[in-house]
Amino acid sequence: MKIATWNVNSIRARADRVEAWLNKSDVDVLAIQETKAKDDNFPWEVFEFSGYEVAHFGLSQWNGVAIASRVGLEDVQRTFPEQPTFGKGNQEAVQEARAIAATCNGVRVWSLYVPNGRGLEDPHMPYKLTWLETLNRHAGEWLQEDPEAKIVLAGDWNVAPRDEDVWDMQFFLDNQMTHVSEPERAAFNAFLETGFVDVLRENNPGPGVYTYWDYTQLRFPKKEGMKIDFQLCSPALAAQVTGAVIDREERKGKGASDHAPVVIDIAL
DNA sequence: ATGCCGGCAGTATGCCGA
Repeated sequence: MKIATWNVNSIRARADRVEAWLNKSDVDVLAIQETKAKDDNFPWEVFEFSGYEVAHFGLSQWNGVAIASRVGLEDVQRTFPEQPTFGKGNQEAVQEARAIAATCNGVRVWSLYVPNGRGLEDPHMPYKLTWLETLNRHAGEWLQEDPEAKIVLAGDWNVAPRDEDVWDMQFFLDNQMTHVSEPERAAFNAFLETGFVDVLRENNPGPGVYTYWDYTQLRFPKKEGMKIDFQLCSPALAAQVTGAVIDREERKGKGASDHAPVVIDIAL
């Protein structure tokens, strides 16, 4: 069984590429982030024609997450319990479309789009940290309830957990950039302390192993990227994982997303 | 051994991304 996660940076702009990738990648489940669509302009036919069921959660042109599966799609859940809200200025705070779950062939799959943070002193940063802390608390409860649960927390984590996960740590420090700060890394590492396993790092260690490359500054051809997309697996699921790869071919060419798909193999 | 920012809303340009 293959499970993929991919921040597509607009499902409408990327519909042809997503369809082509589904048809060649042979994945059973695809967790998608940043669909940038509402249900009424989501390209359902892309998945139907390819033989996948799909569940989508999108509230506006921002965020948006989905799960496509050809091995069942049960108990779809939008948002996690107590998922923190965000509202800018006078706008009403809402639970954004950043988390959706479904059970696919016995695996509880979460497609997660962690808040960006925007800046070290931006109000979006405490939102990001609280969002991760709350998710981790509940994920820990899920493991307590069933230590044998097969759960994957897949998505765009917007955290580079180690210095080797960015092409030049000094550049990030000099520019006071997000994704590499201690609080962000602590919020990510807390999931590992809870018991989840970073199967991408285990199977695909760095340095120089990235999942995201900025569109600007020739970042991709210069191999200047970031490792920020992960699939964190519960212990029972991690024990069955036999591999994890980043499909950097998909980052090439005109019309690519700025993220590459991350695919894990499970002996199921 | 890849190519010099992209998508969306709404119709000019600001927001958002990381």
